[in-house]
Amino acid sequence: MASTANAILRQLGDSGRRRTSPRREVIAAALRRGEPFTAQQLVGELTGRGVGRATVFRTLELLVSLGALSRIHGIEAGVRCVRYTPCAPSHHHHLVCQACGRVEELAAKSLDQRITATARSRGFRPLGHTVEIVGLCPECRR
Amino acid sequence: MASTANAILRQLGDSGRRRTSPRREVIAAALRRGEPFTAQQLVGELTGRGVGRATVFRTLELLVSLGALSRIHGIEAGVRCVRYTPCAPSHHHHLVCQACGRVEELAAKSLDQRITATARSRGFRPLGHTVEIVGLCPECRR
DNA sequence: TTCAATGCAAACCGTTTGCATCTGC
DNA sequence: GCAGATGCAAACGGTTTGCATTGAA
Repeated sequence: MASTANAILRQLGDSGRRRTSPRREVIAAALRRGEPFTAQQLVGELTGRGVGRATVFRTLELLVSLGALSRIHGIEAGVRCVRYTPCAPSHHHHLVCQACGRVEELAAKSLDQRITATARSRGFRPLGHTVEIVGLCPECRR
Repeated sequence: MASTANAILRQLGDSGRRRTSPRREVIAAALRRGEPFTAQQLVGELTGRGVGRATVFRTLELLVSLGALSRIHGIEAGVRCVRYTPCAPSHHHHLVCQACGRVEELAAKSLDQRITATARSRGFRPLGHTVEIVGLCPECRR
């Protein structure tokens, strides 16, 4: 469940950041992609529109820190292992297909409960968590 | 699950590769470490012993292709990294303290089972997974 | 008016490659 | 003897940083 561009822009303002046009470009481009994307896919798309490489990286990091995007660490044929996907701030579970790169979001209350319970049993106060499952999706299993 | 140096050397010979002394060094250094290590930890250790950087990387890749090592794609304190481990990819989950940055490793069989079961129920064939719990460690809670 | 944010380019860092030399088989 | 393996250094590719400039508030 991804936020809208407006919601993210509002969040930017609320946290004292500026709503600049390069940031609007990055946010729009990120939301426009349904699937997980790499930083340089956005760089490739946005340098043509006058947005600098560094700005893309800086904005992506900002959006991750705001919870508007999630970083996905995956294994692909090459050594590529970081991608980004728009997703709701509190929803951080992903099923990543190793073959086609598709990412499915996953909600599992019982899993959440077990995770927080496990953290507590080790004396930690859990504040958030990420679960990333890498495997083969139904289509790629064959 | 980890092979011995001799078994790996035998495998090398069996697959038509040469049992050179740099390779012995890499194998020994890899097995000497109990936990997952990065390529450049080995580079750092072995360049002092006359083994070239490239050789370390080439040998690590060779060992992965032989199945003697596994590559682990993970996140350490927010920085992505590739590590190697002599055994099958271990389910090393992390408890990360938001305040002091400390990372504690965590093994939880029941959690693993729950995760693979969840993936299967969605039609995925799970191959590996990562759990990262961010929170406050016992000391920083106070 | 001010300073956060930007674009540019150079730096960075882990990894890979080209190549002349070396060495196990 | 001869491919296969090595060490070196330079190349690589994605990401980060330094810095002067721009523009949102």
